[in-house]
Amino acid sequence: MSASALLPVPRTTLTREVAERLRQAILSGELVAGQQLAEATMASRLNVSRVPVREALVELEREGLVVFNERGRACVRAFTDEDFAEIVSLRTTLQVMSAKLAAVKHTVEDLERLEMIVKRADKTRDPTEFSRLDIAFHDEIARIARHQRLYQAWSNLRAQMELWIVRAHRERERVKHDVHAATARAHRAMIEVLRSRDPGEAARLMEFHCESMIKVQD
Amino acid sequence: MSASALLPVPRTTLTREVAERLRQAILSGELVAGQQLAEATMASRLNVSRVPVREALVELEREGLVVFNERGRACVRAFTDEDFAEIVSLRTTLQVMSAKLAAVKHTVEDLERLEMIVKRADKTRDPTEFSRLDIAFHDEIARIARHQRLYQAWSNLRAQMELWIVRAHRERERVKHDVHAATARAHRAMIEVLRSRDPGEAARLMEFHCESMIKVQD
DNA sequence: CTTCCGTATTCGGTCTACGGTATACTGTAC
DNA sequence: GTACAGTATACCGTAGACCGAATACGGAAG
Repeated sequence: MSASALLPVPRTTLTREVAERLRQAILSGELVAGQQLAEATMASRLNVSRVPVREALVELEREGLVVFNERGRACVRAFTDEDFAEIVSLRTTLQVMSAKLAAVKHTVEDLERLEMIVKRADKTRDPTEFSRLDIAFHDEIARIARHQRLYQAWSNLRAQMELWIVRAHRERERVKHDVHAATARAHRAMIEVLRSRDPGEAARLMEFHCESMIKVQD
Repeated sequence: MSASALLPVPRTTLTREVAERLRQAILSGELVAGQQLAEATMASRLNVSRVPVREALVELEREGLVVFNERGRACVRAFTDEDFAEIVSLRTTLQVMSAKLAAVKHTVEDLERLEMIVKRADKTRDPTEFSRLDIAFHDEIARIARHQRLYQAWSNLRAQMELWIVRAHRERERVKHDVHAATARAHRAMIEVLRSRDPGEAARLMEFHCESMIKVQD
């Protein structure tokens, strides 16, 4: 207890805090699609002024969870099937590029982190936790690529990916075990391909993996 | 004249207006790399309050023209060679994906717009104008792909692309004619490939075109 | 009963003000 | 002369209020 008393004070801003809460509220379904997010209402509910709420909404718009209508009012984005098709197709492109770069740039520590994620995914029985680790695996690949702008583009998609995966899990509870096993296999194979430092093969495998996720949706 | 009198009144916000002015100032070099952009200073110079300036700076950060340091102060981004390598490599990936989609989804009007851009590029002798039309061509391809998230990812790169092209032109004035001719040829070829609706060939040509731009830089 | 007009409410865009923090400069002491 | 401390300044984060615009609701007139 006393050891952690003198750690650096976590410095954050109200804007980030509000964004995080709204993000969680949207991902958890507490805020439903189409719901209006009036600045003043959110501000009073969160006990902050309108400015942090306003800035958080802009951030969430960038992440694709919120849309502003023509008169500047924010509402929770309603996703169509076309939206999810866009999300997974762009995800595939960005992850293929990430895999190519990661195959060349990865270090031993990077692979260890990936294996840690896969191991944790093996242990869990909670589908939400598994989804989170699935995202974390691909996030780590994007990070290993060490390409700031690529990572930013991926970051802007990540929250929407989470929403897609959550929805996918809800829609087909019964097949989730097969999907989990297949995902785990693909991730292990990915690590091995990265270890061999073959960008072409890494790209092929990543594309196959991402595409196979689309087929599951049907 | 009278025909345009009853067009919709252009509605904008101070935030957009400030963002546009700052963007132009950065692209034109009026604001130099590394320069601090103090909110209060910019606000008084532009005769607005700090809030629109602040929101505009956030927008420019998303576009990559501005960075916030650890204490939240904004300055004009200083680009390294690695930055430009990132920009062109991500550009290539996004444009290849765009070309694939555009090959399938384009309409006659889309191709007409592309040809219009190429024709205007032929006419101009102004290198800055040519660069702008070069960007406009690729912007149009990204638009034709009709993929919102892909277009947004490209949009976040566009301003940085402009900066790269401007710098490239300044650095090698003498070769610009060859580059212009090669670009014009590549763009015409691109239109023809799109017309044949062959996504694979469109992707190959786009990748070759984007990669060849990198070689020019050396 | 329907339609139109006016008013009231709501909401976003903007401005001003205040508090906290970091940095820089200056003065004093060693 | 140098180093440290204290003060001043500048800027960010945040709050609260004002204003204009849009919409919704109600009343009156046809």
